[in-house]
Amino acid sequence: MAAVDLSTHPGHLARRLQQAHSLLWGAMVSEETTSPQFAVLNALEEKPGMDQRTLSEHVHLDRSTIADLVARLAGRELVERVRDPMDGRRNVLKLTEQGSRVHRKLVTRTARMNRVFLAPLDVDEQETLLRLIARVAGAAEELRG
Amino acid sequence: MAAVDLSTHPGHLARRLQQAHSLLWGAMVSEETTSPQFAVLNALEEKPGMDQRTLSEHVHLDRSTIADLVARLAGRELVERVRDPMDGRRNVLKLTEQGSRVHRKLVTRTARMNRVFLAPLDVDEQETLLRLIARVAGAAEELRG
DNA sequence: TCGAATTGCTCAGTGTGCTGACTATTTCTG
DNA sequence: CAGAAATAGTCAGCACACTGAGCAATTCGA
Repeated sequence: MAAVDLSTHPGHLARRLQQAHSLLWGAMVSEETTSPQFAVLNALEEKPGMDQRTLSEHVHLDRSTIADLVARLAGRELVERVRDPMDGRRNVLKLTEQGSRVHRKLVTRTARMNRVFLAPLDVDEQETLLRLIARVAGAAEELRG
Repeated sequence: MAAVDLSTHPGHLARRLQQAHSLLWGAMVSEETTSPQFAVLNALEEKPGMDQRTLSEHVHLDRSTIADLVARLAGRELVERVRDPMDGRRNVLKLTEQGSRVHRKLVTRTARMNRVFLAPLDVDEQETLLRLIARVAGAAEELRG
C-alpha cells in the first residue's frame, strides 16, 4: 500500500507543534523550568492548597506524572508539599516564596514567547487556531473524562 | 502576580491535543505500534533505503530518538537495519515483509481514527486546523532547521 | 597523501507521560 | 464497630524526546 501524507494527520502535526514549542520555550522562556512545570506553578498560584489529584485534573496530567513533576519542583524548593493532617492520604501543595517569584518571571516571558510563536498567523487566525485545538482536545477529554 | 489562563497558551493546548490523540490511537489504531512508530514505517514505505539521519528529517525527530525507535522496530522485525557497505557510517533501513503488512493495516485504521478525532469540527474547520498548525510548526522548524 | 573537518551513529543523562500494581488512609455499609 | 469499598499517593516499567559527549568512517584541503 502506498504511503500516506502525514501532514494531514492531526497527531503528527500535534507532535511537531509541541516539539517546535518546547524548542522556542527553551530559548525564550527558561532552560530550567519546562512548560508543564509552569502549568503546575500557575495552577498553584491560582489555587494554593490543592492536592495532587485535583492538580492533575487542572493541568490535564495523570497522577504519576504529577507526582514526579511535583517532586522535582519540591526538590528545587519552588513548591511546598506537606501531608494533610486532616486527611493522611493527601499532599497539600503550595508555592514557596521562590516559586512565586519564578512564576511571576515566567508569566511575562511566556506572553512574549506566545506572540513570537504565533507570529506566522494574523490575529484572527491565532484566535481560530486556539479555539479549534481547544474544541478537539476538549471533546476527546470528555470521552474518557 | 495573578495566574494566567492556560487555554490561551498554544504549548499547553498542543500537549493536550497530543495527549488526547494518543489515547484515541491506543483505542482505535494499535496498542503495540505508536503514532511516531507509524510515521517511521510510513516514511520507509515511501522511501526504502533511507539512513537514520534522512529519516529523522522526514519525520521531524532527532537522531537519538530515531535510533531508539528504530531499534525497537528492528527488535520486532518490522524494520531491517544494515550497515551500508558503501559508507560504513550509515545504517540503511527498509521495511520487512511484516513491517509492510503492519503499515498497510494501520493506514486504514489511522484514516478512520482521524475522522473520529476531528469529528467535533466541520470539514472546513478541520482543513483550517491542519493548515494553521502546519504553518506555525513549519515556521518554527525553519528557524532552527 | 595525510591530517583536519565533517558526517552518521551511539550512549548517558534528564524530563515528560502513560499503565498497572501496590500501600496507606479514609469512608461507607451491614 | 468491623470489614469492604473508595481514594490518594507511590513505584516499576515502558516509550518518547531532547542535549551533549564521544566514536568511527568518510571526505576535504593543503
